[in-house]
Amino acid sequence: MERLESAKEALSRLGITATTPRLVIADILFERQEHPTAREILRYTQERLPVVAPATVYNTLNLFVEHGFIHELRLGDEGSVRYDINTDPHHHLLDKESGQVLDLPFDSVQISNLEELEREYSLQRISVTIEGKIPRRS
Amino acid sequence: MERLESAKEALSRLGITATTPRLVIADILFERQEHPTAREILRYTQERLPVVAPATVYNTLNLFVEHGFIHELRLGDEGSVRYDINTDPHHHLLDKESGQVLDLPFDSVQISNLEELEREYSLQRISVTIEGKIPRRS
DNA sequence: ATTAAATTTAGAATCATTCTAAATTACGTG
DNA sequence: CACGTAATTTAGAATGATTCTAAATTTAAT
Repeated sequence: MERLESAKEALSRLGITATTPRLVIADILFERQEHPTAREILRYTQERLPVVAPATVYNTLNLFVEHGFIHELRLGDEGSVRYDINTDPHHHLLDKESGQVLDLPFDSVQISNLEELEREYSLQRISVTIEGKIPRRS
Repeated sequence: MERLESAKEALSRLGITATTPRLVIADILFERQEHPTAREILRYTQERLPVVAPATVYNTLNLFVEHGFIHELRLGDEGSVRYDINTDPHHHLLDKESGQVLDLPFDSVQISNLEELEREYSLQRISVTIEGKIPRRS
């Protein structure tokens, strides 16, 4: 069980100065566990911060990615970049119909038979995207 | 061993009228087994067809995708759409350094442990993207 | 050959994102 | 607490890939 970090702690851990827009954006990322797109994050930020420049949001997201605070994610044949606050190795389940994305624990998918591939290529990262139907929460 | 289809045969199989740009583009797709981006296909087409409108190339690629002749592909955190003439189920090995993409036979990667996921979600498609180093051909 | 429908074309439009330069804010120092 | 400097944010222009539009061209059926 991991302790929930606050936006302020996260920024200080990254060693970047805590400004109002950055705190708001970090907070949104913690709050929304839904792999939001840049566009959505821009919208959420504008709701909380009536005057914020789109450039600030895009710059901040890029900054967060550079510091490894979040990951860029592109799934299936979707055009848009999504951001994932979960930077541990894991996989994704995508419901194309609803657009919902679920994290799958790394170990929920077992990949075997990689020995032969490993002999030919030095493997750096494996990501599995599963498309499926995510049932409505009861 | 599968018989190699010609561009003309492919178009007739799809039931779409064979025009000059379409034949050229289909031919390029067969020739280049390298998962080219739309941009690259546009460039290759312009090399062979001095006057072709970008819109024609984009429209044609979309048409081909709609007819299932090629697949749209987005890998890793790359921004661009790539097109894949191989529509059989398979996976991808991406060399981020060189930008090269290799098809991996579906069976070269064994995925187990899906029973539990299958119980919760109806799984429709699984795609594995492996990042690794593709050595230079000797 | 004629004609109607489909396709292609040039160029404008769109849209997300990045760039630019100026204005504002953060923060260490006196 | 005020100052000065560096970092950050801002508005608005620029970019670049893709789509749209309406006119021109090509295809294919008669």
